[in-house]
Amino acid sequence: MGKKLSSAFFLKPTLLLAESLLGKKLITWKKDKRTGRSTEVSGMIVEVEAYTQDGDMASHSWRGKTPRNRVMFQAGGHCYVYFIYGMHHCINVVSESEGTGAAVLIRALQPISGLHIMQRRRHVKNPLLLTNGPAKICQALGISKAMCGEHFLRSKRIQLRTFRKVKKSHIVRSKRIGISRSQDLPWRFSIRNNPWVSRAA
DNA sequence: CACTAGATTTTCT
DNA sequence: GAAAATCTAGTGG
Repeated sequence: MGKKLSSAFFLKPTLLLAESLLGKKLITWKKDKRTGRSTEVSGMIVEVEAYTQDGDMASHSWRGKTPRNRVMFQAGGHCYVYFIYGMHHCINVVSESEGTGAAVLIRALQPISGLHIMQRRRHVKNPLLLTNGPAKICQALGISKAMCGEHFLRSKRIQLRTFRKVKKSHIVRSKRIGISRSQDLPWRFSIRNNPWVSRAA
């Protein structure tokens, strides 16, 4: 199952939260309409990126609050989902205290449970290709904008729990992917040699 | 293996 | 009107 995290866990500085999220378990549930039974669909976080408000021109929040990014300004622990490139969703963990405007993008998971549900949703069999990218995660776990604004400790649809302890020496730091501004900040964190990472560090 | 084009629509300028 | 925190299939070596 994994233990519950504390709300204080999410309030730390964004770069620290990013590292701390490695090894945590992201969980959604799929309800079967016939039986009413709920199946857990989950994975361990193996790659993240930090986005802050101050001086980070790649962050959605860098020019202040807008209708889209308002959840980034809520208290740490909220779920920020955005839609991009006309077809993809990405999921973030909001960090720091209310009013700050920072978050951590979840970029890759190592699948734990509900693999066959992920395979059906993704139209892909190879487990290595199910959740090795931010939009793939949302497709595999059924994450949409409907979950934007939920809280990872209180939501019934999406949660974060403890899973594995990741040693500092197993964490790799590198530049963020897919951005055109503030490209040189080394704010991507991943688990060394993990086969589910979206791209080698 | 590396690289590129094309899909598609929200969001903010 | 342009850009966007991406993905996939396709090409060529």
